[in-house]
Amino acid sequence: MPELPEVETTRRGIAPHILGQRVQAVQVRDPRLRWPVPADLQEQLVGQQVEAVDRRGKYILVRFQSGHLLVHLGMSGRLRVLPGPGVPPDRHDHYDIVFVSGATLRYTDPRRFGTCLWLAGEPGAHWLLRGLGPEPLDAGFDGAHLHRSGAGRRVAVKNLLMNAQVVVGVGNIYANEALYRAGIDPRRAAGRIARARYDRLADAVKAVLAEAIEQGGTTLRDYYRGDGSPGFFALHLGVYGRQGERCRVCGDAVRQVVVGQRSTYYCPSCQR
DNA sequence: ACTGGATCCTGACTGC
DNA sequence: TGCAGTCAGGATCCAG
Repeated sequence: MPELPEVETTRRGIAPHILGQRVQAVQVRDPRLRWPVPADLQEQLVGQQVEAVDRRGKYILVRFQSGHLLVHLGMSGRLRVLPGPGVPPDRHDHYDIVFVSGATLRYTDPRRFGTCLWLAGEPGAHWLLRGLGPEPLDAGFDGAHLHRSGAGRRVAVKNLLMNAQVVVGVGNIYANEALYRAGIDPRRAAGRIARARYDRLADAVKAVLAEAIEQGGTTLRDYYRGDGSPGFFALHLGVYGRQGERCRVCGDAVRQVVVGQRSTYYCPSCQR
């Protein structure tokens, strides 16, 4: 569910409320996520202050003196700060981190595809973070990088974009949107795209992600910001979920196909 | 080394 | 109204 803009919006939403706060208690009601929530999480966190709230791809990293809390929202995860303790948990509210001030960081995840792990030491060395590609909004991500990554490969360019080893944070929605803006057919083999077109694609990825962050992410069903408000980028979507509707550029009907087992949307006239 | 498919789990929606 | 089937924003693992 949440892609980079939704994770970044979440990070920005919670950071001011937990920065500098000291952990009083950790309550894990259901440790069953993608990997079990560590049984000793409370021991690790109690008494420590939040030093930073960072993001790497779709991972949120909460920095403490002795390590990092690594959080991934999976498909249906949500992280928010409750103003005080004692708010009764709902069915899928799997864990709380309660601060001395009373503020409570609460994780909710109906589908339980999310992650909550404790990382002692250098986070970049962790197996989940090692090998990740560049951040799409950093200078290290550009057309040359995409062109290199796709060289000689037959995989559809949309799957290349969604491969976290190539570039992080781009999921199904924004892969569709970036390819639409760049005028590239999502099914086209990654190795058969010219460098100039990859330049355009890299620019489109940066633009679509930056705009989505400005709009607070895309709310389709169950994604909401830390304060409960929806993101408004759905209003700007060019093709995602618009099958049968008119392309805003040429008026042709948007088509839906399956690429890499994921719903894929494109304009047959604008994208080649 | 690449690639596509199966898989984890629950909820919302669709069609009969 | 009920029920079965389908689909979903992610990412790992495995077989070919």
